[in-house]
Amino acid sequence: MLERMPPPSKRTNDPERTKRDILEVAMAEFASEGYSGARVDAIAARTRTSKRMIYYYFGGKEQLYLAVLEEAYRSIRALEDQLDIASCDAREGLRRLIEATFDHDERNPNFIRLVSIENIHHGKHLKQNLQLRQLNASVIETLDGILRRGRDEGAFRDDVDAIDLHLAISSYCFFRVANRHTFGALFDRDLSEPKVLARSRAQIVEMILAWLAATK
Amino acid sequence: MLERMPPPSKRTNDPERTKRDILEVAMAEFASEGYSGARVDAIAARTRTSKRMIYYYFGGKEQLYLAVLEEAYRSIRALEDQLDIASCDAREGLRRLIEATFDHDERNPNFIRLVSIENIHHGKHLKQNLQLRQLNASVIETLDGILRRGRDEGAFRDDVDAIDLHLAISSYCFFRVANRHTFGALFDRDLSEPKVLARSRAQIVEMILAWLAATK
DNA sequence: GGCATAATGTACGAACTGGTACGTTTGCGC
DNA sequence: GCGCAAACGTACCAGTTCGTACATTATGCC
Repeated sequence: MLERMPPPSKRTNDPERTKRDILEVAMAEFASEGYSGARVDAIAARTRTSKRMIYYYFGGKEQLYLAVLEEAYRSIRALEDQLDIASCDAREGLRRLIEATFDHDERNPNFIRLVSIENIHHGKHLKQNLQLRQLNASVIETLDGILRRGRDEGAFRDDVDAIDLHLAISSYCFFRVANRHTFGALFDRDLSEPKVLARSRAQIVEMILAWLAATK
Repeated sequence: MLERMPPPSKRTNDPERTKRDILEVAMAEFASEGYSGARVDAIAARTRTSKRMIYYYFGGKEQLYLAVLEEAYRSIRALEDQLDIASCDAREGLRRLIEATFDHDERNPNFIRLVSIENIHHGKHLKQNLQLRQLNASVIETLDGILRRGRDEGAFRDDVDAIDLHLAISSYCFFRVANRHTFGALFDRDLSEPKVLARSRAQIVEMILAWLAATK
C-alpha cells in the first residue's frame, strides 16, 4: 500500500477520542494559564483536531472550562474508597486518609491549580454545578465516621467536627502545591523536593493527630 | 462650538495622588479578575485620570501589576513587629503570632488573591524581585526565636524548624480566605461567617500548640 | 450503492484590548 | 508675565481572540 500520503488525508471520525483529546489539552492550558489567560486557539493548536470541534462539542470557551473543571473534580471522586479504613483503629485510619489526601494533591497539581483559578473567579462555575457538590460529600462522611470511632475509642476529642478536620487537612496539603512558587521564592525551600515532601507528609499527620488527641 | 459647560474644566496636577489612585484601583481590578482577566481600560475608567497616565507612570500592564504586587507585599511588612512577643512565654508568643497571621489574612483578601494569582503565573514576577524576599524573612526570624525559647522552656519539641512552622500556620490561614468560595460551595460552610471564623481562629492555635507540645 | 446525518477542515469576521501619536494644560522658576 | 518641562486628555491604531459561515468528508443504514 503505497498510499499517497496527504492527498486524501485519510480522515477518520472518532468523536469520543476527539472529545477526550480536547478535554485533556484544555485542562493543561487552563491549569497553566488561568481562565482568561487560556487561549482557545492555543488549545486547538495542540489538539489533533481543529478549533471548530471545540465549538462543535463544547459550545464555547466557558463551557469548555466548565467541562474541564467537572472532569477534574470527578477524577478525585471517592479518593478514600481505596483505603481500607474499617480494618484499623481511628488513628491509623485517619493517618491513611491524611496521607492519601497529601499524595493526591501532590500528584495532581493541575487539579489544585484549577481550584485556585476557580476561586479567583469567585467559584461561580462550581456554584452552578449541583452534581459536583455531592461528589465531595463523601470525604466528610468518611471523616465523620473516623471521628466518631475515635471518640468511642477514647482517642479523640469531641469538639472537632468533620468539616473542621477536613479544612485543617486539605488546607495544608493544598497550600503546599498551590503556593509552591511564591513560598519557594520567599523562603528558599523547594516544597516539591522529595526530602522536604516526605518531611511535610509526616508533619501534617503528627499535627492532626496531636490536635485531636489533645484533651482541650 | 457651543460648548460652554466644561470650558477649562479646572484640571489640577497632582502626580502623587494620581499614582496612588491608579495603584489602588489596579490592585482591586487585578485581585478581582486575575492578571489576564484584568483590563487596563477598566482600571482607567475607575480612575480619576485616564489610561494615558497608567502608561505615563507605570509603563504598561505588566509593570503595573508588578507595582501592585510589590505594594501588596510591602503592606504586610513586619506583621509581627507590633506584637509584644518578648514579654511573654513561648506558647503565648506563638499564640499571638498565629492570631495576628490569621487576622491579617482575614482582613486582606486582596493580598491573598494576588498571591494566588502570582502562583498561577508560576511566581515569575516575585522571583524577579529580590527586595520582597528579604521583607518576608523577618517572620522566619521571629518564629525561630519563639521556637528556640520554647525549647529552652521545655515546652516545644526540637525537630520542627521555623519554615515548617510557618508553612503550617500560613497554609491554614491562607486557604481559609483563598478557597473560601469553592469550600463554601462544596461543604456548605461559610468560612467568613463570624462564628465559623472565631472557631477556626481558636482551632489553628490549638492545632499548632498541640503539635509542638507533642513529645514526638 | 446511495443517502442522510454526524463529524471535520478552512477561512474569515467583528469586537476587544494593550499601547501610542499628538495635542493641551498646569505649575514652577525667574 | 514668561518660558519650559512635567502632567494630563483624546482619539486612534494594530494585533489578538473568540466565534462562525461555508464547504467537505466519513459512516451507518437500507
